[in-house]
Amino acid sequence: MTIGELAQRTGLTNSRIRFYESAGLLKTVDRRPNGYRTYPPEAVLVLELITTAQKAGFSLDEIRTLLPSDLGQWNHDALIEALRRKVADIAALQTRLKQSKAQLVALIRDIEAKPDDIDCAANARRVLSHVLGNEVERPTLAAGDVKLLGKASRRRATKTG
Amino acid sequence: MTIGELAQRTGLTNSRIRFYESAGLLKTVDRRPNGYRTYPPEAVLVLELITTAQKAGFSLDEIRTLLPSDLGQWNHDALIEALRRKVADIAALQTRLKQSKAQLVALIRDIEAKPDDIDCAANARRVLSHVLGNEVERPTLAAGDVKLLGKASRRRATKTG
DNA sequence: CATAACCTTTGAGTTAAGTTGATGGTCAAG
DNA sequence: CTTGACCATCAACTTAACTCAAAGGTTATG
Repeated sequence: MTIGELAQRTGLTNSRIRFYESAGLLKTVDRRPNGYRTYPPEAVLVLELITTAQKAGFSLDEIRTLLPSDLGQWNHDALIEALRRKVADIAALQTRLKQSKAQLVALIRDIEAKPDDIDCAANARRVLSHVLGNEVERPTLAAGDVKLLGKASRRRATKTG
Repeated sequence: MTIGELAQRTGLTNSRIRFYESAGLLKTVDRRPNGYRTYPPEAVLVLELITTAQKAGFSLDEIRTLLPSDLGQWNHDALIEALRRKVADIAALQTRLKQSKAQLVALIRDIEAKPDDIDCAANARRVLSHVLGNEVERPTLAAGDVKLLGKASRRRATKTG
């Protein structure tokens, strides 16, 4: 199978497949005399596994250490442990998200609960003191784990050309 | 207040404060005759607001559009709407995380439920067919939203120097 | 006046997971 | 023998939120 055929069967791009190879994720890549890459049928499975693992939250780095060279020869214990760790990671993130969401909901309520007898600026100060007041040890989203939120203002060129 | 003093009071670095200014997040920056930046006391509040919003999942881009030049003059409606959108974003992510976690847990169970009468390679094929079999329209973590997981093999130099 | 401790700007580096472009080889059809 | 569709490599670009280094000005102190 050429790289173009493999790309079509997996729905990936040629460049992505080459990138995975350069990242050490594809080991079963031979060359024809003319230099073209040629793949065995299992390459489709391997690529599907990779994308599935990515969707589950694994980085390419993690996938590389877990993927065996032979699809029938998994490192059973390492795999199970990695899966358990990933589940724990997700659970931790769920906890943080829950707290962040609760804080935001509370903030919305606080803003909307403006007493009738104060003006906007005074309400702003009141809310502000609540927001910045409880900056104690309340674990919110950890810096670096937050990249997933905020899809606002994604000005990605529509690329009609 | 000099930039160094502001940095100490907020716990940020000088470079980060300059970076926020260049990103359009700090508008109240004057200069002394020698060229040094000088800040009013409210700058502390503004920086605290920025870091708090970041922890809640807002990007600097979003924060910039929401932060008023005057801390008493918020765009009430835009703010409320942004907060609601962020809550919705978090909820959507929670849904995806829940499904991803459930899939991983199911996979762990599946691997461990190896029938006694088949060998490892056969079990691998069996599990593999389950993993890759249900690649239908089950919404897992969306590509791009997954960066938060996978803190494995973070080889960050300890930087003792 | 030398030194340290500040401050300034500018440009480049960091991470992850690729994409895009330049430049050129290979191959089948007409 | 030329056109078009493939394939190859390599370097550079992308995003976000910074950090770091280089090169130099300012200020207080001995």
